Parts: sequence; C-alpha cells; structure tokens
Amino acid sequence: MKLVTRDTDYALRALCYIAAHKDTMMPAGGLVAALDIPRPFLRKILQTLNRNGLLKSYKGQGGGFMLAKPAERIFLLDLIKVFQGPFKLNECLFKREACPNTKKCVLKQRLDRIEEHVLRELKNITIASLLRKH
Amino acid sequence: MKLVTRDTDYALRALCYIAAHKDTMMPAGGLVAALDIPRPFLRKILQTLNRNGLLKSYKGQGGGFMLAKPAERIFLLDLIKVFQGPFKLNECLFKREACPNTKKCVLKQRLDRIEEHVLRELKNITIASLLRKH
DNA sequence: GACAAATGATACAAATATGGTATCATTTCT
DNA sequence: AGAAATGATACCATATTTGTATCATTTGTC
Repeated sequence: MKLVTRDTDYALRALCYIAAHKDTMMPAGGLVAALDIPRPFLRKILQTLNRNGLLKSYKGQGGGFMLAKPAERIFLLDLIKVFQGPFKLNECLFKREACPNTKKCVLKQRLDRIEEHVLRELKNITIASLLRKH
Repeated sequence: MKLVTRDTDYALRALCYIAAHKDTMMPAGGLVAALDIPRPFLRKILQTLNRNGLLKSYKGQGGGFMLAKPAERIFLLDLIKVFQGPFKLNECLFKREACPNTKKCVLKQRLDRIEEHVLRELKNITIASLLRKH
C-alpha cells in the first residue's frame, strides 16, 4: 500500500538534485555519487524520465541531463503516472462485477471522494516546492 | 497502488453479506454460492477474520460464522490493517536515509497530511454504512 | 581518426507480494 | 459412527518490484 514506489522516489530525488544544480550538466555518475542509488537502475530511470519529457538528455563526453521544464512545472503526480501508471486508488473494485447490497456503488462513491482529495493534494507537490528550505 | 487488495475486498463482501443475514448462521458454503469467491481462499480469509475478532466461528454441523460485533463497529480500516498491514502511505520514504535538500522532511510532511486525511475518511466507512441503500 | 565518456535500447534475473490450492486435524450435530 | 462444518498450515503460481548486464550510438577531445 505504497503511494510512492522506489523508482518514483529515486526519480524524485534525482530531479530535485538536478534542479538544485540548475545550469549544470548532470551526468548519471554525479547522481549516483550524490544520491547512493544503484547505477544501472538509476540510468534506466533517467532514460524513462527523458522519454517522458521530464528531462533532456545530452549524449557524448560532457553530456548528461538537465530539466526539460521549470521545476515549478514538474509534479510528483507526473512521476507517479510515469512509473506507477494512472492514479487509481480503487482500481480493483471498478473491474469487478456488481456486488450484492449495492455495496459497490456506495463504497465506490466514498473511495472516489478520497481519491479526488489525494489527487488535489498531489497536484500541489512540485519539484520546486520540495527544494524550498525553511 | 491499490488502496484495497483482493483479500480485503473479499473480506468486506463477506462481512456485508453476513451482516445482511444477521441472526443466521452463515457457513462458508453459503458465501461461496452468493459471492462467487474461490472457496479455499475465502475459507482462509474467514479464518483470518475469526482470529482477529471480527467474526465468531462455530464448528461442526450447522456451524458457520456470525459477526463478532455490531456492523456499526466494523470498519474498512480494520480489514485493511488485518490483510494489508498497518496503514502507511509513505512507508518506503520513512525507512530511507535523509535526502539532500531537506526533501525528505518537506515531502514527508505533505504525505503525512494526505495520509491523515485518508485515515479520517476510512474511519467513517463501516459495514453498516455500506449496507444502507438509498 | 582514435578514444573516452556519456546516453539509448533492451533483455534478463532476483526478490517480494499477491492470489490461490491442498491436505489433514478437530469439533459438533444427528 | 458419520457427515458437516471450521482450524491450522504448507504449498504453489503469477505478477510486480527492484534491480543487472550488454551492446549500440553519439559526441567532445587529443
């Protein structure tokens, strides 16, 4: 029952670190050293972020990664979608046939409300907002 | 990213059905017929519910299950705890070492807030409340 | 042009969680 | 005694998560 899986978490850290070193080309090696994430796994994650338009990659010597858009416009929800699929808290109930006692409808309504709330909250979490210290 | 796994869902249905047939001894066979849940799996679930004080079981011929307490006092959150462990949306982040940029603290605060809200909502969902038709 | 340093693509693998089966023992009613 | 129920428990299949490994490609530097 994790809201955030490991790859999403790693991706989040990587993006935060890259954002904190804005204007610097960041190779995978730098992130491995700083964040202590297994290198091949991190590389795969960075490639995924690139493919999904969250990072821009530069090949060759002196290459690496930079944010593809401002840190204010990268949301935790984006990462969850990329690594964990569309956000559906109550997925398994949708697919199943109707229950006796109209349980399904009532329960679905309630879980939907919870889901909406979580989505609203997640939409407020950006890379930029995680960097602000206080 | 499921809030409710299959066994929790099955347990919920079983409890609803038993609650709807209050004062009737309900054997596993009756639930299998009514709810279309694989028998051995359901049996295991019922045993777990018994061990955790949500059902009372009666052995022998004419035996079966009945609610161990009023449907108003059985919460979805109880089932989630029994089948999915303690409710912790942001579990994986807790365990990990501090991140650079105080990311962890900020993120943890926010996920905690979301978690609290979800918990509050889940505490309002009882077996009884799912039975009410409207 | 050769070489080194970077990413791209992709296949494979280990560990864990989920969903489910199977079996035998025990209790209880008739 | 026998049938109908649950208790306990070991096992198994599948999917998901969390990685690893390998080779190809691009690009800057000497």
